Amino acid sequence: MDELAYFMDWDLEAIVRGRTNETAPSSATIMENPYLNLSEFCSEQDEILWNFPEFSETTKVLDELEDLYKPFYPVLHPLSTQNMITSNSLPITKEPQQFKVFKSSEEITPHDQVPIVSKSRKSKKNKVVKQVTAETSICDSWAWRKYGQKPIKGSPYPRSYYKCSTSKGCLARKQVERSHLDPQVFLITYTAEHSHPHIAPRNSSLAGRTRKNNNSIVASQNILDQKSTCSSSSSAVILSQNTPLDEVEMVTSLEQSKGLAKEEDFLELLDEAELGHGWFSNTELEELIGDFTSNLS
DNA sequence: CGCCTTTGACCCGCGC
DNA sequence: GCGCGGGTCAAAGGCG
Repeated sequence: MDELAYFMDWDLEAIVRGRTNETAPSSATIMENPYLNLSEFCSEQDEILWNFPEFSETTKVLDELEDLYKPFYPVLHPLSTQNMITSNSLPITKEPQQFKVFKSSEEITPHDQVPIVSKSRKSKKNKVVKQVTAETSICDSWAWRKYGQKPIKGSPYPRSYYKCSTSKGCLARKQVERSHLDPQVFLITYTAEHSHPHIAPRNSSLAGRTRKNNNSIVASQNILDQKSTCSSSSSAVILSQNTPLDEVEMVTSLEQSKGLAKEEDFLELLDEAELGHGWFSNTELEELIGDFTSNLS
């Protein structure tokens, strides 16, 4: 069975690429055939809307994941759509609403917990682990190039390895694997940091890029341009699949803590994220969310 | 032509 | 020392 699933050519790459279209697969579709090649869904279109599921839908999934990853989680909030931990993590004292962000500045090693960092040679790099649902996707506004894929023991799904392709010397890495407990959940591990500034896609030329990177960039650009895409009329958060994960977390938090945020307000935050940083640190993210929510109240 | 994915081989750390 | 598992390399082929 495990072998069967692995040989079904399941394609994480499509998810990482983050291509979307208006006929993106629903949760039900994915569940009906969790091993299908997702690249078939993510065709070459620039449409960037995905309808996020109700957050409550992930509760069961995360409960199961909690069992699996309990040794690694100082705290796991079952209602969060994404949970993020970092190596040597420590829970922050002020929790930003519905998701957990852990700082990496201090080490915590409870007697009954295993630190996420192993003793392997690669473990010295900082790691950031996130779990996301298929709908929220695992893409970000960086350009990644897949350089490997390995079957993982105990999991029917392979793990894919990605490098930052923006800069040749950039050591940033990204690993993506699918949870064997629930195919809708993806575990993403970021390793090392980008050695170059994030290039905002807004005005960047697409020349020289392949179709795959083009889509990533175009979609990211659309995040900033399609202000109307941030629906405020439903409980589901609508974002680009290419929205950086930190932005997704930000919106998730805002949605859950303040109801539906004014779209122009958090679009400003998206602009900041895209142009000012490209990648929020946990602290920055926390501060932004705090500032924004306090402004709303 | 340049960049991508795929995939087998290789390297390295760890446990026995 | 050996085998296993995870991570990386690099050649081959595909695509626009």
